Amino acid sequence: MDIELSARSRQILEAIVEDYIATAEPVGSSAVARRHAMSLSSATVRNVMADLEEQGLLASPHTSAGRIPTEKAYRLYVDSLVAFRQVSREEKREIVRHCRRSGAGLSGILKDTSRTLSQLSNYMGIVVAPSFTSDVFRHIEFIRLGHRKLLAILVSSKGAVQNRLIETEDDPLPEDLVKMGNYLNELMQGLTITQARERILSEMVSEKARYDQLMSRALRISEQAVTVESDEIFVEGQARILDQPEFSDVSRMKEIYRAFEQKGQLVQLLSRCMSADGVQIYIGSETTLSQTSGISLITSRFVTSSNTVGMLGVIGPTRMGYSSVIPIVDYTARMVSRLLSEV
Amino acid sequence: MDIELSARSRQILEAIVEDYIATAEPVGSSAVARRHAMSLSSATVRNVMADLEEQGLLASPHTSAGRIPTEKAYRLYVDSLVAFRQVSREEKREIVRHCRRSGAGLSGILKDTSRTLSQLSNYMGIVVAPSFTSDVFRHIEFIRLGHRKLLAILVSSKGAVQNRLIETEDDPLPEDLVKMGNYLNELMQGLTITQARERILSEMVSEKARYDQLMSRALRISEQAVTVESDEIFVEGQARILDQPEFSDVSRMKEIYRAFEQKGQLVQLLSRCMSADGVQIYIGSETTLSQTSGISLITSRFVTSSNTVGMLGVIGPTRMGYSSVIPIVDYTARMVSRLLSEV
DNA sequence: AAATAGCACTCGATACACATGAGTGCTAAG
DNA sequence: CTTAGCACTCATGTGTATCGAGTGCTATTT
Repeated sequence: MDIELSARSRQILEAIVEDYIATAEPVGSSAVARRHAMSLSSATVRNVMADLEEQGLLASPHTSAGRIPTEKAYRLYVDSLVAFRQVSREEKREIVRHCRRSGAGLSGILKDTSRTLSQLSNYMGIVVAPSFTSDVFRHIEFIRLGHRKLLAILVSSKGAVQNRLIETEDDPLPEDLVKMGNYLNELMQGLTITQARERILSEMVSEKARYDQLMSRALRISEQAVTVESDEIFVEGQARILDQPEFSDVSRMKEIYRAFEQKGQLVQLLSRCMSADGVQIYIGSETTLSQTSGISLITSRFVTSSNTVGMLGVIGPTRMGYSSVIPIVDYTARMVSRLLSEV
Repeated sequence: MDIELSARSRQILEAIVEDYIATAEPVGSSAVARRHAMSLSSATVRNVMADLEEQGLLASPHTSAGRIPTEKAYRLYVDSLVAFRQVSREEKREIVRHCRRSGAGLSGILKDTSRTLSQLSNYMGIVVAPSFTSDVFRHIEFIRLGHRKLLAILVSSKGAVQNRLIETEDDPLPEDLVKMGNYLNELMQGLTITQARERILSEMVSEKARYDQLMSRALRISEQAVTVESDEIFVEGQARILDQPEFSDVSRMKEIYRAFEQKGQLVQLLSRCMSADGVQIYIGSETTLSQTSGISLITSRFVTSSNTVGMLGVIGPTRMGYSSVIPIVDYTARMVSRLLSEV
């Protein structure tokens, strides 16, 4: 691409981006010259701006308005920003404070985290729980609920719990339930949920299972139990984005809320972020959430003691306070990782 | 109150309410005369409307606009509507279809229900899970997670599961955990969670507990476990209310989303509805959700096999299609009750 | 006495003209 | 290469005129 920009152009672009982030209004040449007083006349700035527009970094809503940054400009801005990340003292304290306070299990911690993110950033906070399937199996237990109905409870070593209603062909005896539980606990000890599932499947076709009634039944039942549902997602602060002036347009907002309505989309979007380490930034159409939405996403992974991976981040308008949000997300991810690895 | 209305006035009021519900625009005298062609001139209707306004049933946004119903008018309208409730064939089929499909435990059913409500009504669907505390205790189980950290799993006879992280003073031996579990299961068999809690508290001060180390420890730990958190709430279709023209005003919407942000308010509001049987209707300020919001709420209780009570309903604008939503809520509540009593 | 027709009046909504000013692009001079 | 100057553009705001839906009141009809 055409990344060759003079230092001056770069500086001016940065000034425009920051101005626009701060005010949400098109910035004009004179504003740049004045505010960012680098001893240049507005005319000069104008020339530079024309160049930048040429290169697709700026756009003008109409002839006699200032310019606004394009996604490309944000991208450039963010990339050049990566160098200096830091979180303010108070923010650190705030994050730590929130982390310390929350004690209600894994779900509780993550829910609190999404709230913290929202509060600190003033945008929407989002947390995706570490995929249960890569958790290490800890315990399985069956409880009889009624005629041919069992409740299977599956606990991971991190304390995540999944429960599942299972219909059986017949009613197992209570002592058989215990035996089955013992057998399965033995079988899956030390494996991840995914591995456990594979183990069960392979065991089902083994010689032994053919002849042991109880065992084969246990396997059949547990196979349902370890088939885990979709990930948990915590979203907090949806109302905050209403404060952003660019969403004062009603139709725009509708679009966004619609997009979030089915969390499925979010999951898809976020699973992409899982793969890479460090803070990831998706700007505007890069999110594939909605073409016209003008939404950006800043995420980071966090890890747990058992090396499973979750995702947390902030969703806001393209015109987002990147310089403050990026370090917040970064720091929060680290804190959550540390907190979870203690458990 | 001044409920003395001639049959004609009542008819006209009804026409106005229905017109307004359909169009969301102030209705004028001639519109009523024409549409609801009861062989009256617009002038006559005007006189009646003036009377109705006198009585606080109508209001005019400004001099030369039509009239819109006040909350009082809606109230009257709804009360007189109670007589004829019925659900259309397709809706019934739809509701039943949704109920049948959802199989993923209690939470799953309720979540699906809230979605169904939203889809059928085109407003916001909401379901409050039956309070766990009045459920019958079924099983308690402890799992060691790490140093001085236990996970307590509490299962009700209906299959609702609560899990709680507990910090202990020391690390109990595995076999002690089992013993403690057995003891507590015995102790709380057949009680509701609330009763179980009381039992534990009373047992803690008993003579025996003083001398049995293990037992007293079990009681102390379980006391934390049975202290249950707030109810589960399922809200679906938040974006739908954006379609309502009265919320095209941005500031209005903000207010509403803010109000919903902390579900606490909702809980409070909804717990009121638990007490009475049948469909409950709260119009506008009767909801106490927000003075200016113009929000109405239609709810009904549902019951489970163990006689615990949950709540489901629809939230929409005051200008809501009461005549169709009321039967939907009613029927859905019945269906869910039936579905849950099967379990 | 109740219902209706007629009519003046109100007031939001719509449209148009005009002024304003921020901001631009271009050109020519420093 | 920078800058001053200037004509031009165009969104925004304001004032004014018009329109029409809808009302309230009064006189008339049934």
